[in-house]
Amino acid sequence: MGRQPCCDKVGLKKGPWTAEEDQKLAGFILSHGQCCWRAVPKLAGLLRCGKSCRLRWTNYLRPDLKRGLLSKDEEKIVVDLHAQLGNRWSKIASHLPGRTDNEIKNHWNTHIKKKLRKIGIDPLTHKPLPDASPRHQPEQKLPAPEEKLPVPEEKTETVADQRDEREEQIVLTKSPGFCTDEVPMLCPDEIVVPLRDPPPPLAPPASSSTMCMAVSTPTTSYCSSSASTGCEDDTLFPIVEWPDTAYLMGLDDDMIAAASASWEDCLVQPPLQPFAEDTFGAYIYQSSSSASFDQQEAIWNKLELF
DNA sequence: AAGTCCGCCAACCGCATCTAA
DNA sequence: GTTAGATGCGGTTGGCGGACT
Repeated sequence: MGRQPCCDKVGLKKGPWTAEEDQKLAGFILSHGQCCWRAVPKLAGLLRCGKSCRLRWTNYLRPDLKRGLLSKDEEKIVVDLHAQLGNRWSKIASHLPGRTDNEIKNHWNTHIKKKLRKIGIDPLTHKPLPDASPRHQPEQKLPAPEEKLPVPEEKTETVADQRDEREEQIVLTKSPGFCTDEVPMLCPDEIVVPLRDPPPPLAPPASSSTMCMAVSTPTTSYCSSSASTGCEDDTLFPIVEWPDTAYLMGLDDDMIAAASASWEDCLVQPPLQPFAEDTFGAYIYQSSSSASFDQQEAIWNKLELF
């Protein structure tokens, strides 16, 4: 009926890859390209299943992978996209060339979640934590909201249920991007060069026309190669789209209008110029835009301590 | 110096979706 | 239309190394 089994599971090797296996796999993929993964281990002379080979290539051997920790700009993009997409790591990774979903997922779980909690932001809902007390929270081993505690229905709906409806809009307003496994093989010298003078952002969707704050991050490299990614143009996506996030935060129109006004009037200004100095600057600002002035000030004070 | 704890990350597992037969 | 394997994705885990006692 269906296809033939992808591989004989008996006798297949598991666990860490050896340098020899890496060499075989990389050599095969580089000379033959990515074909059907079930055939790769056999053709490359590996005692691994195709799934394992795909993962190894995708997460470690791909020549266009970046190494090292995520930059501040990349962290900021991850946080912003996570607020809109939730745990859709592959979607998030598609906006960060050279980064894998696994890498971003690990970085989120080990670094970003802690940072957000430290400054009193719930990493699940991207809203201020109830009784957020950044001076005490890092020491308390509180269960992660998304891990131990039952998530209130309202919160779940905010991020998870609305994301499907809004995802199309997000895609339209962000870089066309690509998924990690859709990445065509590139030589290192073909990797995108960071843009320094970004063009104006795309127009926001009709539903979020109240205000659009597009913040460019000149030090971040973006998907800009239409030849290799299928992008139609070289447009940078706006990192912070205030209205979209406001909707996701569950704000109604009046609140959004009020917050829009406070955006301009607020004395606690986001660090628009030196964004690279603090990844969470814009994020904190947008997250606190529905809060009172005192709350906003408190959050910025926390940020300074952070 | 030895033992323990803890954080990080590569890799596995299992589910969902896609697609060939 | 149905079935079952392939593929993609997100959650989880185990091992390693550094920090701490």
